[in-house]
Amino acid sequence: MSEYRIDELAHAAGTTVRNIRSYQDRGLLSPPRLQGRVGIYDDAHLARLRLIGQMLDRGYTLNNISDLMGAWEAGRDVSDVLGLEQVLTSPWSDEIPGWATLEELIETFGPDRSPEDVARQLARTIELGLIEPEGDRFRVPSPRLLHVGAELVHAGIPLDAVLEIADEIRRDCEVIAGRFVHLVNEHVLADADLLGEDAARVAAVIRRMRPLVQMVVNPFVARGMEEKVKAELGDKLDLLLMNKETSVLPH
DNA sequence: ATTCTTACA
DNA sequence: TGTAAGGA
Repeated sequence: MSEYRIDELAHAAGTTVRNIRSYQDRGLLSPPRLQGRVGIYDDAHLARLRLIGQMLDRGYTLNNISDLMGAWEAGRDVSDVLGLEQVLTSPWSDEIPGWATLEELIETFGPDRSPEDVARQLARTIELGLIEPEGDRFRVPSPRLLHVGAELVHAGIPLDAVLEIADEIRRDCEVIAGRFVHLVNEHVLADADLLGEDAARVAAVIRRMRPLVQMVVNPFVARGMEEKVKAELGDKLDLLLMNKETSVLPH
């Protein structure tokens, strides 16, 4: 079956007629095709309703869902939306909206370092492109990235190690990005007429690249973390994680 | 009999 | 989110 009246759709999606109309009002669900005065829905509507239901079950509010769907449909990077939320709600966003003073950097990444260490690590951070000196301040191209570094340092990881791994990860990611670009270049761009009708199609593929890459990478990172943690730390950490899970679950 | 809109709780 | 009224 591919066509539904509103009550049939509601039943199939496990929601109510009232909610379907409500989602429609919020722009979460596209309007039905009209046949006379009654709305005719299809499987696309059903799929979206199921998605909405799943997200609601996972604790998203209708506003959350609205934001995410908006970002997705704008072809934007969904993780940017999530990341923005993190940055906005993290203590850092108030203090560093893209600029940092030397004092702030020292305070955040270890006030107790020797001047030599500070100078060396500062140079390294600049070399990595994490900060850019500009006048007597530093521009921070990605506050999120810097914030992650700060968290690692606060977790007890030496700044030198954090900087080194940042460089390694950057290179790893460039490899991954390179693979995808190569893929597109070979299969999409190869015989495309860039000035003709193909242009829009190619542009669409390229716009989807970033979110797609992240969608692919994320599960692999999650799986890799599990495997590597086991391999490197053994069952010591297993016990710890089990205890954590049981104490965190009831939320 | 069902759907739709509007409004209220 | 449920319910009700009024109209198509």
